[in-house]
Amino acid sequence: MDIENSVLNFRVQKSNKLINSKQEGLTATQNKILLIAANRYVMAQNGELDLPTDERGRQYVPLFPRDFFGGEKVNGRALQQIKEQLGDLTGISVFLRIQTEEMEEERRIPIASAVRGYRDRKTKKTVEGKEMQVSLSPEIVEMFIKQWDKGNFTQYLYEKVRDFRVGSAFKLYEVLLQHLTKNRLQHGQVKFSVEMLGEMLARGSYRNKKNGNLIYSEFKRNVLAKSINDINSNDRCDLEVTSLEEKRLGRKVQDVFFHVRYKQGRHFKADSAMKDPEVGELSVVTDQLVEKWVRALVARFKRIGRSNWHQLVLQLKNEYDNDRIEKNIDYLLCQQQRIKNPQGYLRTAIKENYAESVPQTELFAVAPKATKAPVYEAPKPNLEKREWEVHKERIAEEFNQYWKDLCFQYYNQLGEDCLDDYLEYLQNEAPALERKSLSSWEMQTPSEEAIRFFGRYLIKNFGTPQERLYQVKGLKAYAKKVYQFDVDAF
DNA sequence: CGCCACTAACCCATGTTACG
DNA sequence: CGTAACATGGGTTAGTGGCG
Repeated sequence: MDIENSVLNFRVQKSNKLINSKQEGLTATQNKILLIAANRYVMAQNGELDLPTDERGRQYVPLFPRDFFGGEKVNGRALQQIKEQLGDLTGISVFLRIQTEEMEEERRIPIASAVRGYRDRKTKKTVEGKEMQVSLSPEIVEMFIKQWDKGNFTQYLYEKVRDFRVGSAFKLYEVLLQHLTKNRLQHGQVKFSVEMLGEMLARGSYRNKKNGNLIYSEFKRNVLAKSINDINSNDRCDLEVTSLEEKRLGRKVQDVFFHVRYKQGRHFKADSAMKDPEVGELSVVTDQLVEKWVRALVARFKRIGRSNWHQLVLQLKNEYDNDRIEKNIDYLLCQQQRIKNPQGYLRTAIKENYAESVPQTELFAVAPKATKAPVYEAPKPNLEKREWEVHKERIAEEFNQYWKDLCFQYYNQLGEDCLDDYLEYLQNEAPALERKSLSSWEMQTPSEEAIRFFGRYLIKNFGTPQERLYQVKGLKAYAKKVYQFDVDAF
């Protein structure tokens, strides 16, 4: 059977409802779906494929992402033919009817849907022993096509996601998989900013019309909760979201942490590597003290930049003794110039043992001065709000660096105690910034007690996202003091 | 084929709460 | 104490399968 020779007769059923003005003909995606459905049906007629049947014995053509994995190409001529035949019959309920020369009767084939069971109308519960209805909207299929075209589609098996009911579950599963391999923070923990997540899953919906902000509560209720429920309740899906953690900035939910694990007998790569020395280059970390030492070093590395320091430390630990590593880390941290590749630098530094030639007392002597005057050229006084807007981000960045330098300075003065505080903070996952303490901060030289307090405090809060600093009054005070920006007066 | 009941996705109004 | 953000109930629209 040849699809190009009009053997198939497509017809679209119009609903009895009025055609909505939004419907402007079938999209390319819908045509693609039709074509693929037709192709699969032809294959079934040729005996190359078994079509599933519903409870009443009717055959149907299920369309799922696998249809696109298979690489069935869209024939342009056939596509055009379908378009012409469909015309403007873009009814609300679209069914595919296929009439072949061999067939006397028409068959109704739901598009992109499959019947797996039903819900009892009266009780509104799933009938025991039968699965729920499943559908796949064109929009979802379109997403898969786009991902596929980009070539960055995660190569998970169709079998794992075929029973998802909610469209956003596909997306969430996809982004979770992608970020598990790329941007994982800890084992099984994936972090997104709410804004980013909203863009990925809701595409500009659930927005406050006044300010365009994502309405998180609705987003959570309609998208996140349903998607997570979908992912968790489907046995075929091997991933499980064990908890959803909200990180707030004030009242606003700024970031979302997904705690994720595989359901049965599977581990993330890092987990298996930690348990099995033969996997990868990592060694086994069994001793709690060693683990703490590693975490402490990783915590110190965070001031250099984001990278996979944990892995580096584990590797270095195998090759060199702790003292040598620590001294060279100190040496690295005390470098004035900006090091482009801190990891590479550190490797070489430890290998060549740069720190050996430097006396211990001088290791911290070259530490950057926290109160060093900003390099940034100060604008003139009596500035307008517009100029503040222009310079705000840069000043915030500089301000952020200022805090980091302070942290560093206090760390040098206070030593390991601060680090313990910081580690404790990391472990307890302290909530949002304590605004009161920061807002009461003034640009004054603190007393020794204050230094001690602030050292702990700063280090405790070290590593918080930069966005938070935009919110605190410390930035305003800093801007006012250094650049004569009286932000409050604007 | 027409009607019904249901659902996903989205949207709106109102109430609640924490922050500044 | 005003406001912004969250929480919640409920409605709309397009799309879905069941049924006769």
